Amino acid sequence: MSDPVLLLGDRFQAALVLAFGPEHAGVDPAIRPSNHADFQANLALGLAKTLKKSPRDVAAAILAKLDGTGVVERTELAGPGFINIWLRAEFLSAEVARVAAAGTAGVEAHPTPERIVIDYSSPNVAKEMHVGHLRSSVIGDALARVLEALGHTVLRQNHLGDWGTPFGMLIEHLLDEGADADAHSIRDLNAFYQAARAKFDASPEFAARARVRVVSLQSGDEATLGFWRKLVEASRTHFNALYRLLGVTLKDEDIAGESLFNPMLGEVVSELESMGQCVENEGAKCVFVPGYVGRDDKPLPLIARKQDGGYGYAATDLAAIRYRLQTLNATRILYVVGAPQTQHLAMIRDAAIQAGWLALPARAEHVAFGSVLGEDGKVLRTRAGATVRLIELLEEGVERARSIVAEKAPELPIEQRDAIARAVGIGAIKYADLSSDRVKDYVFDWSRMLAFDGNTAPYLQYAHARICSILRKSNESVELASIAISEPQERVLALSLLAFPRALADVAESLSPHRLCGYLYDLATAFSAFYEHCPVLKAATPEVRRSRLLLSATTATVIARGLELLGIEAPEKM
RNA sequence: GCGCCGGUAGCUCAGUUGGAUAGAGCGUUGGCCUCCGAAGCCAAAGGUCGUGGGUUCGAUUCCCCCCCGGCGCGCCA
Repeated sequence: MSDPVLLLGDRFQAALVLAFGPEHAGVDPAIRPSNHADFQANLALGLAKTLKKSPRDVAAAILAKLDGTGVVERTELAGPGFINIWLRAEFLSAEVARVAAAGTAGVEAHPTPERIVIDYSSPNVAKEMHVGHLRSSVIGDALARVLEALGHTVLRQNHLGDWGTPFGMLIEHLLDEGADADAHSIRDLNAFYQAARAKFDASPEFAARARVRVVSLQSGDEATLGFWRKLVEASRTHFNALYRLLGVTLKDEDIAGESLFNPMLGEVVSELESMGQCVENEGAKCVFVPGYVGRDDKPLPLIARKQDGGYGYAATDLAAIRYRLQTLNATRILYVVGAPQTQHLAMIRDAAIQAGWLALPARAEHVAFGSVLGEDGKVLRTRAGATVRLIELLEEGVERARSIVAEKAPELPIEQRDAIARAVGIGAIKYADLSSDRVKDYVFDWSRMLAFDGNTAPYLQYAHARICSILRKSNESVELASIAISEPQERVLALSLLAFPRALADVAESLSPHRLCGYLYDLATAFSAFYEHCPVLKAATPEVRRSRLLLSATTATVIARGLELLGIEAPEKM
């Protein structure tokens, strides 16, 4: 247990029970980092009323029973009833040394691991990925990495848009043109998609054929399926290249697109019908969930089966949630999907509860996120008004980073500069996306995300590279060194290092990667202050030098590990 | 009309789940390289936490009414 908050929590709970009886065993000791001390315990203020004593008396009684052996240097009763806590320097030293020796940055596996499905990225076949797919891919991947690091079993599900109406018009258009899908790069298919779309909107005759083609696709017509497979294959190559460049861990085996659920749709609908949960309404088969009304004040349905006999996304999503619960045995399902789909996903979740598929302790959560905006405050688009292609965005990021690296580190060989440019450029884009509260929109701004000041990837990468430089120069193995905390900057750094597991737990609970970003920024800032005030290589004694080297090495480990969990590289030079 | 999400320094954003004097970066002003990477550090100035109520020892945080902005609301996904 390297986290002082947990250890102090145990000690204070024990003291509380000794002071006021076992009925208080479950009370949150409310240990918080403090501006006035290392930590503060706020439990006395909340207990005062139920105990019918003044908060200060409660705090004093708890302090009288507190066993701080080996951990607490001193305590202080302050203000209306706050308990300020200072930790023993020896305790901090030993805990940091343990973190350093364990090589896991202090993170321990969760006592009750879960099977967590994460639905993320989900691009559309036969369309290029655009900036809209960035957030789902990057946020979902960070959550997958963090939850895995905490010991959970993560089942990545890339819910590809590889089925449905668009394929009718795409295949029909391909047949019209006599084109061979093999000959087209994905970029051509992108243009192809737009042409098909235009035709679909302009020609009722074409639209009718497209709808018929959808039906033959859904009914398994071999010729139709042949074209479909070519489209899927070409798209998958494109997606994989982007995932590799972007550093997203999705693999082919994580693909669980809409087509996977096609064979289940009829069965899902008839199961819902037999339970009386799906009823005929205006020619469609509908699931009604209480609490949802439309514009006209009438109950809002999920359309499980359309008037024309086809199935829409509601049917697919119902089949998917059932599959994830009953076949994948998920205990937790995370949908990393944009905020506009909040109502739809809530209806899917409630319908699954209503059908008895989803029951506690299993749960389904929408990890909603806002839009990427341009400088005009509107959804990011190119100057021509088109959606921004993700590949172009990433390449521009790498290019901008490349010129900065060429300026700052001209002495490095070109191959190494290229690798650094990728790490910095891609890292900056991902970090900008991850570091703000995901439910909010954010403005895409190159100069801010590539800055070396503030809460950015380059700042963290720089802090890491600078430590690596010190370690290279030290020419000394410090694995077994002991740590001595004497300067205030060393204490702040040690406390920050020990907070890493807490930061990860926080991300897992809030499903907000930006909490990890905030933590890493604090850590890097703490290291910078330490670096300025505490000479490492030129420390006064060999013992202090070794201690500070180990503190530095541990910081580098935690920063690199934290960035890795965000899906961002940490170069040793930059 | 109903619903969801936002509103914190000039700008861009945090705020550890109700705690003490609301914090960063940019920008502005002023300092720090004969010294481990200055892509860095230190400091100053800058706030009616959208408005008004409520809950209580205590509210940026929880509840309610408004104001402003974004998004969603039957066979697209």
